[in-house]
Order: sequence, then structure tokens, then C-alpha cells
Amino acid sequence: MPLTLKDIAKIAGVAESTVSRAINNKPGVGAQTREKIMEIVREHNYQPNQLAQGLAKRETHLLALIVADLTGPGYSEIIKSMEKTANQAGYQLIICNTDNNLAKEKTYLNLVGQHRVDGAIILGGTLANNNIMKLALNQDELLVLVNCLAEEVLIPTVLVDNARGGYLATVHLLEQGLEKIALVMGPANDFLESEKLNGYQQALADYNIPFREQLIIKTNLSREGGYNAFFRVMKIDELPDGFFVTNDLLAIGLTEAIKMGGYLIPGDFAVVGYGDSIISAVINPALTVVAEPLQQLGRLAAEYIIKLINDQAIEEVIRVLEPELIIRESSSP
Amino acid sequence: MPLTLKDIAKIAGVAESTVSRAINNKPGVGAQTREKIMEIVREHNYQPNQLAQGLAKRETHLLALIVADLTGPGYSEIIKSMEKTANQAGYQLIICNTDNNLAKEKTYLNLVGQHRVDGAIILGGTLANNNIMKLALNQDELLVLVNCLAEEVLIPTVLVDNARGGYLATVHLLEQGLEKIALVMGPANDFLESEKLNGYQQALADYNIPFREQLIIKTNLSREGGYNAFFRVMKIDELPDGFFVTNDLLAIGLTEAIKMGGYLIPGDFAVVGYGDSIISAVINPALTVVAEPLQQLGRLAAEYIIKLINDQAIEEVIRVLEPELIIRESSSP
DNA sequence: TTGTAAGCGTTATCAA
DNA sequence: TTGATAACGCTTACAA
Repeated sequence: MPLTLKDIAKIAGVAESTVSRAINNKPGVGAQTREKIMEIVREHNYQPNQLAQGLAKRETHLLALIVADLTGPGYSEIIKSMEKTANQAGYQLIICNTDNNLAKEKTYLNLVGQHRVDGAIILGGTLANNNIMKLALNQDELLVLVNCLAEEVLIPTVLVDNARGGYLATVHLLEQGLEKIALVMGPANDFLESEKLNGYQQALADYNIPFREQLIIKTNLSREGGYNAFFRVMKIDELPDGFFVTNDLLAIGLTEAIKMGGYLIPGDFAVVGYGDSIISAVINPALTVVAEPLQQLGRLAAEYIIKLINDQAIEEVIRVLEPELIIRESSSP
Repeated sequence: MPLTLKDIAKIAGVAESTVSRAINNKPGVGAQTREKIMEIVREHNYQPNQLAQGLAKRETHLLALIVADLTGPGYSEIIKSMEKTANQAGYQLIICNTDNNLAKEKTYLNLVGQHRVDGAIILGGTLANNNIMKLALNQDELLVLVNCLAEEVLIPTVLVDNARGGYLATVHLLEQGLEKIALVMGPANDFLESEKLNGYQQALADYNIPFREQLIIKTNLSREGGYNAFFRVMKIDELPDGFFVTNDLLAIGLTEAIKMGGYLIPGDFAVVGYGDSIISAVINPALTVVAEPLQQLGRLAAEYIIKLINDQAIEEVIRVLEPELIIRESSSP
């Protein structure tokens, strides 16, 4: 059973309030008394009970990290940097993996409502907008969104400019002299995916290349999806000369299919992927990719929620980060 | 400001203690009263303040997940399953990324001491045995170890039989008719790595193949490490015919080096890796690997710590899980 | 500068 | 079956 503040007060022969002031570096304690108290605190390695502190101050120093699937691409990196930033400010992150399960998501959002946590960060995933809207509007709960976007309601958000990413990838391929660029992407109802499509279209427009619906392959974000996408595209009348793939798994499948078909990358088809995971470097040839600033994403999200908690102003409510093109072998002639 | 138990009591016209009994399904409340109270609870969507509950009951329903590096191989999968199990039992996981920083590790272990969490799970990493020993011995703190092992002190542990993994990999190569099997591994002071070496040696012994120190390449767990390992091994007098690589990154580097040298896998060199990540399937040719039961690892760890918290007996204090060999192209003739 | 005492929202003990 | 009331460990007016 650890020592309590009361114990320390007794040992020091002062009142509890004096000890409280001393350990919280608050004014109103004589230098002598303060030193004496701190001495005892050190000696006994006293640690305040944060539960009691939380109850009295009505704060937990806990943050909920709500994520649909912890194993998502780049999430470890994002979370690591998030945790680091939060920790430096004295906050801890609670893992809330919703498994895309609406009931679980609701339960977790409730943590915020119950004042179990001081705020929540929602990372990626399709948003159950209703839940979030309720939370954000009806109550004064603190939320930050990362790599996803809420409709109809303004919530502080940090995300990567996926349209820009799509634009960069497509322009890069166009600059290689290619004109028939296929886009292999996930479901278009996913906001992140549709943004990449927008960027793709914008690039074509800027280069006066007509948009062809046939070249857009929407599939599920899996290896098989990528694999089949290639053979689907090979059935159209005019074959593509390059591919922009919006996801790692898709890229794996696609490149396998290309090789399986006896074609060369980038000789027959140039390929640009999305997300700079280890996978893109392992794929042969090494994949040119649009890289997202994962660490920055995590850090900013943590900074945002902590600012919110401390009633500090946030410069940009929707903070958009720039992706970067990393050129490797799969796209150079 | 959410409703409190007091508010409910006032509305129901009963004492707080009665409400407490009712919502906690405790005996000593008349059926009528109970129903009336629960009605009001539902109507107002009352949620008990868990901080206050924790203070009164001296439990937080929080678990610390202490990990050296969140981005470790397979950790997402382990953690996901851990979180699921914990959550089903009403516990939440707090992320504690130590960054291999002893000071941070100490701080985090303190969470347990401060009764900020009910228990802690330590996942992988080199152990600062001193810290843990103190915690486990001096105080009655609750700890579970996953994929690491404490010396000198008995702490409930869940881990994969890495010696068995090394054995399986080596025997598989031997069964292919190979006799000169090189082992590319990380630093031998890492318990997990040295276990794999043990398994390797046992396999050789069982097949009456002499152990040759030359064939053991110890390097850092990186892509470059794997790459250089190949060229180091090519300098010895009698070349190997197969490789057992204990890590994904090493495998990437090694296969690159083999191809760079103009050799074929498995024609010239068979390769077996460790850990069934997506990477092993991407490497060309697809890698035969020793796969670890990641989900089981996470689930059991959570179950263990919860049992510990509830004073339930644990069947095996050190629970050893079996790895499994997944045969792909890199090792078949 | 220091102490007293009332909260924070529960649970638990003991009477009634 | 119920209700007061004292904890739990800390913060914070308000007094002294």
C-alpha cells in the first residue's frame, strides 16, 4: 500500500494542503517548509494517486485513441509519434480498436462522455458520422480526427492531402511521357480514396489528357484486388502504359500480376504506389511511391487534442499535410 | 456535466447507497425499488464515473502495455488481439512505448506502482531486469511478460518456442537434402535470437551434421545486415547451400544480396525466414517461414494479467506456444 | 505562510 | 430492505 499525501503531511508535521501546494509547485509555501516536504517526498518516493487527483481536478490525463483497425498501413508509426508527443505533455493513450464495429465505436466514444478520458483521437476508418456528430455537438466533448473527415460538422482534423498525392503520382507518370495511366483504387465511397481520384483527374486535365472511365479500376483493398485489377484492365481496347495504385496490398497484387503476364516494370508498365512502407522497397523493382508524413500526422494530432483540452487556440482547424513523391525504379524509364 | 449517482438517488427518492447497489446488481434491494431506479438510470443514460469508482474500489480497469517499439514485427497483430480480449473483460490498454529508453521504462513501470493501472503487460524488447525485478519482488505488482523472459525471477510469461522454431526451420532445410546451412541472426545476447540458434544446433545434432561456427553470421537486425551477411558468408572456404534467417529485414537484405550475386533461390540457395509478415509473401520467391501464433500470444497475455488481477490461478506460469512452419517457394527444390 | 474543511463521485459499513 | 455516513486520496476556497 503506497504512501498517501496524508502520510507525508503527518511525517512532515504540516497540513495536507501544504503538501499539496508543495508537490504541485504552487505558491504559498515557505522555502524552508517546501524543501522539507520535498525531501520527505523524495525519501519515500511518494507518487500522488492520479485517480484521486483526477477526481478532484476533474481530469484524467488520458486520451482515447479510437481506430478501426490497429494493423492499418502506417498506423504503428503514427501512433508511436502520437504517444511520444502525448507522453511529453503528461498524457497517456488508451487503445480503442473498434474493428469497424459500430457498437464498439459507440462504447468507446462513451469513454469521452463518461469523462473517463480527457479527449479522443479518431484515426482513419470510415466514420460513423452520426455517433461523432452527436458527441461533438450535443456535448462539449473533445475530439480530433486523423486521416478521416467528418461531414456536416467542424471537428479539428489532421490529414494528408490525398488529392495532392494523387496529383503528384499522376503528374510524375505523365512526365515520363506516359499518357494512358490506369488508376487502381479501393472503394470510392472512402473519402481518402476518392481524393486520390480527384488528384488523378486534375493531373490529366492539367496535361490535356482525356479522362477515360475504363482506366479506373475500383476494387477491394487487398492483394487479390490488385492482382485481378491488372487482368481486368488488360481486357479494354486500349491498354494502359502506367499504373497508379493507391494502396500497398493492391500494389503487391498488381506487380505480381504484371510479372505473371510476362511484362516488365517499368519497361512495359510504370507503377507508382501509395504509402512508403517497407513493402514498397521490397517489391521488385522498388516502387516509386507517394509518401505520407506519418510522424508529423501523429505529433500534430496529439498536439491538437492537448491544445483543445487546455483551451488553447488551434491555428488551422483542418490541417492538411503535404505528401511527398519518392522516386524509385518502378517508374523511371 | 453528466448526472451523478447522487442525482439519480434524488430523482428516485432513495439513498445513494441504494442506487449503488441497484446499478451494481448487488443484493439487498427490493425488486420494485431496483426496477424504478434502473428505469431512471436508463432514461437519463446515467454512466458511473469510473474515476470515482476506481478510487473507492481501488481498481482502474486499466492495463499498461509496455513495449520497447510499437512498430516491432507482428506487434500490431498481437496488440489487437490483446486489446480485444482485455476489452471483453472490461479492461482498457494504455500504450507505453519505451523507445528502449530506461528512464521512460521506469516511468511507465511506475504507473503500476502508483495504482494508475491494475496491471502491466511487457511486450518484447530487452528487459531492464533490474526495474522489473524490483517491481515484481519489492511490491506486489502484477506483471505479465510476452515474448521476453526475466532472469532470476518468476513472472508469468507467454512466449513462442523459438528454439522449436529454429529447429523446424533447420530440419526442413536438412530434409531438402541440404547439409551446409548458414544461420543469419541478430545479436546473440537477445534471448529470442539465442534460442533460435539453440534450435538450429539441436537440429544439426539430430541429423549428425557437424556444427560449423563459420556458418553463423551475427549482425544487426536490418536490411543492410542481411545484405552484408551474404557476402560475408561467401568468403568462407566451403559455401553454404541454404540459409535460415531469423528476421524479416534480414531476409529482405539477404535475398537481395543473393540475387545481386546472380544466384537463384531456391536453386542455388534455399532460404527460410522467421515471422509470417506480409513481407515474406512479397519477397520473390515467396519465403518459407516459421510463423508465430500472434493472436494467441496477445489473447493469452491479456487473459493472464486479468486472471492475476482477479486472484485466479494460472495453469502454466511460463506458457510456451508452438510456432509453425509455412512452406513456400524459397525452400522447395 | 499555513491550516481547516468542504468537495470530487463512488463504495462499503453499520444501523435502523 | 433501506438509509446515513465514513471512507478513498487529492485539490482548493476560505480562515487564521
